[in-house]
Amino acid sequence: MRACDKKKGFKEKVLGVVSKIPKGRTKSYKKVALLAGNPGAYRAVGNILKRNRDKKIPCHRVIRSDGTVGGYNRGEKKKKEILKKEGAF
DNA sequence: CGTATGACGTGCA
DNA sequence: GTGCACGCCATAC
Repeated sequence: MRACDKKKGFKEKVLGVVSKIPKGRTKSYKKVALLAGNPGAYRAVGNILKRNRDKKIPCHRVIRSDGTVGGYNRGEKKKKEILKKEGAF
């Protein structure tokens, strides 16, 4: 069944997963990649988010497994502030 | 098509 | 505890 294909494209999958992140909750790139179906593509996750940085995608809720905010198009500081504001921190 | 990049993750000094 | 280097995958140009 190609129609039922889950191969929506890793990119779309990642964006979908990230957009599903509840408010006040953060997820690690690895977790996102895992939910996206490619636990070893966490590297591409960051790339996709950066190349897509969709306004409907709370990419600021995606942080590293170390607990560091990682990076953000608007500035890591801003990202951290948003997380703090949402209570994720 | 092939190359270069990247917002990671882990290990080691 | 901190910093550096390598490895991994997918995307974009």
